[in-house]
Amino acid sequence: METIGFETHDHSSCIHDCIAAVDADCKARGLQFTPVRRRVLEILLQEHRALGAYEILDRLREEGLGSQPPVAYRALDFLVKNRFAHKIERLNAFIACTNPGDKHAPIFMICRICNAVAEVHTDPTKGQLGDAAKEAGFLIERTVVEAEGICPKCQKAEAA
Amino acid sequence: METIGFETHDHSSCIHDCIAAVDADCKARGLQFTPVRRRVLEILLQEHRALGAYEILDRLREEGLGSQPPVAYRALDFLVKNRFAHKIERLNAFIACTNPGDKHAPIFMICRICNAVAEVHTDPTKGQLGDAAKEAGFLIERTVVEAEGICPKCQKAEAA
DNA sequence: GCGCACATGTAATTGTATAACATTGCACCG
DNA sequence: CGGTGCAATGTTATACAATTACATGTGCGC
Repeated sequence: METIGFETHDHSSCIHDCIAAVDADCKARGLQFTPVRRRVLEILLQEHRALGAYEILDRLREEGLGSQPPVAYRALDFLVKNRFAHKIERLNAFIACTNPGDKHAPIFMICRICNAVAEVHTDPTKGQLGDAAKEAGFLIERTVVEAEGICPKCQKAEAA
Repeated sequence: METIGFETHDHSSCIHDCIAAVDADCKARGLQFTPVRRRVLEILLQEHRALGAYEILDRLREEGLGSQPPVAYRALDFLVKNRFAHKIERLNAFIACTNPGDKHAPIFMICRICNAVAEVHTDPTKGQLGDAAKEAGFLIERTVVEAEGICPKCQKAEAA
């Protein structure tokens, strides 16, 4: 279990590395990492926060990469389906995955003040959710786990 | 930890009991349990499934209780804020709480076939989410935990 | 070249949610 | 009684989110 989202880090390298990793993963799995899909992922990585589909669409439009909602949604669907990005249901927004391609059940911590989002990886079958499902005879296929609250940085800012 | 949603039960009494409990709770806490708010909760209890805001609004309209979106959203906000109902983020829909007024962090199991929703109560500070938050220094104020999959009933139906 | 699978372009529509402002009803106070 | 403040409602319009449907392009194997 490791947190990434609330700390500063070398951004340009993290973008570059991530794109490279996704590129390799797509090649390995026979997926097409097309310009629109690549650009959307780059936008998500650059912002490093949850973006609404229409925010992304606005950027694509500026760059002449497509202007209608389906363009953005199709790219996002691709990224989400292949675990290169995630949807934050609480915000109806999308964010780049911090560990692309890896099979994982992510959980998110969302700061309600600065909107930063931290992603943590866990085992979904363990814990209370897994226990409850087992008891109820429920077959889990997908999980959404999101915590809303205040990140360390904003806690300090509030105290001051 | 107890599951309620996937079993049959006496519905008319569960509706009545729940309304009575909420009524009492509102009185105790100085909240106004107005006709619209009461009716919305009744509708949610009757259906015993997750309803979209506009489904609820349609019913209200039929009954002359208001026809514009804010009417439904305001009532739902009241119910959710006071823990008499919950929002299922995954479905953009709302459902009556099975244990109104109780301070709890609900988790939901959503059947993708029949759309039944089961609510389970847990301790949010424990488990993997609590651990991750503690490690990151994140202050949790609210949690969204939703599992999507297949309920016991639909598993049997599929096997047949 | 033809057919196929996949990605894209585009228009229109449906669904979800909120902003903004006017109005009502009621409790409280002078 | 009249005024003030507050919470709830009524209403219009609009913003934001997502999908349907259909046309077009593009690369690839046969």
